[in-house]
Amino acid sequence: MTIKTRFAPSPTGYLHVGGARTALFSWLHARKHGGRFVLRVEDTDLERSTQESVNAILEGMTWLGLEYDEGPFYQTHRFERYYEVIDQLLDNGHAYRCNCSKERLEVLREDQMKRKEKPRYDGHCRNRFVDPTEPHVIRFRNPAEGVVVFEDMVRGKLAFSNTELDDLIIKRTDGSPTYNLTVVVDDWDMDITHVIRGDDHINNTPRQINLLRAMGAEPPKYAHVPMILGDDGARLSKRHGAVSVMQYREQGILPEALLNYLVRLGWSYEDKEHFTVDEMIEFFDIGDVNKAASAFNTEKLLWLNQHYIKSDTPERIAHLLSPHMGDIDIDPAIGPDLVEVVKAQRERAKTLVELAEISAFYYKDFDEFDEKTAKKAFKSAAIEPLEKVREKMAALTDWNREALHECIHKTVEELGVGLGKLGMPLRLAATGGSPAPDLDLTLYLIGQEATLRRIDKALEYIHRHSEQE
RNA sequence: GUCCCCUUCGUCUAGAGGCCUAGGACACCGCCCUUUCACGGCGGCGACAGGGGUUCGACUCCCCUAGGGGACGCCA
Repeated sequence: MTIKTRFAPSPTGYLHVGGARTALFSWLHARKHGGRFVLRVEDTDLERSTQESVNAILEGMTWLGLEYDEGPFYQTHRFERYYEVIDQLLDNGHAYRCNCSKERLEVLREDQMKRKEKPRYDGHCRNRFVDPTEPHVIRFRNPAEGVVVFEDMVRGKLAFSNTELDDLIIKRTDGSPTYNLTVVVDDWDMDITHVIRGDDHINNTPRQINLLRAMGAEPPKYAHVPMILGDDGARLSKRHGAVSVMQYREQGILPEALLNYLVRLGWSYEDKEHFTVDEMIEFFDIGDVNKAASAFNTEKLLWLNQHYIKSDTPERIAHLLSPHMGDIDIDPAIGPDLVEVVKAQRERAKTLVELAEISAFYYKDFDEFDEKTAKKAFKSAAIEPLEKVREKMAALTDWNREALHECIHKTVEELGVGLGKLGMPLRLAATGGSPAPDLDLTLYLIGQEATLRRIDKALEYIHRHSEQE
C-alpha cells in the first residue's frame, strides 16, 4: 500500500512555524517512502475560516517548497459525504439525536467540576426518542467500557479508557458536521496511512479510533509530534515576534534556512547541523522525533541563515536580495553588479535585509559618516594622506584592484606612515562606516567617480571639524 | 479539578545499563588570523529536576514527588 500523509490546517490565520514543521515532517515521511502528500483545508468552522487564510497558507507552503500531490481538498465541499456517514451511524445505532439544551449542559459541567470530576456529557439522550423535526444535534455513541490502545510512532504505546471519553457531537444544530467526524471520514476516504499532527491531538485520537471502528474502517498509524515553544518556554505566540512563515521571508530569511532550522527542532541525525532537502529526505525518520516540546531559538535560525547566505550561489542570493534592495529605494541595476556585491558582502550579514543595508553604499552616497568612527579617523592628520591618495586615484585611467592597491601603498610609503593612517580614513570616506571587505575591492566596486566624490566630502568634513577644535 | 503527555548545558540536541571524566551545535567569554567589520581556526564556561528502588553497575529500567505542557467546545 502506498504511504500517504496529509497536512490539514484550518484556515483561520497564517501558516505559523509550528504548523510548518508539522507539515514538513509529514511531507518528509511521504517523500522518504515514495508516498503521496495531501493538502486538506479543514474549513468547517464557517465563522472563522477565510479565503485569505487559505491563500496565506498556500503561499507559505509554496515558499518552503512543500509541494503536495493531491488537493487542496476543502471539507466544505464534502458535506454530502459526511451526511451519508452520519446517516449510516444513525441507522446502525452508533449515533443518536440529542436535544439537551446548552443550559442543561452548562449546569451539568459546573456540577461535575464542583465534584472534581472531568466534565463530560452524561448520556442523557442516549436512549431517549428525540423528534427529528425538532432542533437537535447528533452524538456519537462512544463505547461505554474497554480501553483504546494504539501505537504512536513518536510516543510509543498509548492507552485510553473509554470511561474517560464521552459522546461527542458529530453534527451541530445548524446541520454542519464537526471536526472529529470530518477528519476521520476524510482520512479514511483519502486513504491516509499515516496521520502526523501536533500532540494537542493526542486526546482526540481514541475518539477518532472509536469513530473509525464504528464506521467499519481500519485506523491509520499515528505520530504525534511535540509543539514548538517561544524563547521563554511559553506557548509560541505573536508576542514572541515572528510566528508566521511569511514574516520570516520578509525579514530576509531563506526558505532553506527555515526548513533546516525546523527539521532540527525535535529531531537530529548524528552531529549533523546542515541538511539539504535531499539529505532530510534521506535521513529523516518519524520514529526518531523527540517527545518533548522545544523552544524556538531565533539566534540559531540566524546562524543557519548566514550559513546559507554565504554558501548558496551568489547569483541566487543576488536574485533574492534584489527586492530587499528595492525596499530601501535602491535599484541594483544602476551601479556595480549585484552578484559581485553579494560576493563582497555576504559573510557580513545574517539576513537579506541586513545584507541590503550594508550593501547600500555601493549604490548610493550615504547621508553622513558614522560619528564614532569619524571621531577617530577624521583628524587633521588624515588630510594629507587623503589628498595624496585622491590625486593618484584621480589620475588612474584603468580603475582596477591592482592599481588601487598600488595607489594606497605608494601613498603610505611616500609619507612614511603606517597603513592605518590612510586606511582608516579612506575606508570611512568610502563606506560611511558600513562593514566592507578589502579596501581595494571596495573602492573598485564603488567606482572612480563616487570614490573621488566621497574623498572630497570627507576632506570637507575634516576641515569643517578641525576649525572647531 | 479530572484525564493524558513531557523533563540531559541558557537554547537545540547525542545518549537504547558499563563506550560518560556525559558528546556536538547556537549563544556567551578568551586567544589567533586580520587594512575596518565579518568569515575562519583554537580554547573556555556550562546539564542528566528531586527522592526512593532494581542491578556488581544507572542519564539510561521501575515507583513517588516536583515542575512544565496539552485535552476536557454545537473550535479545529
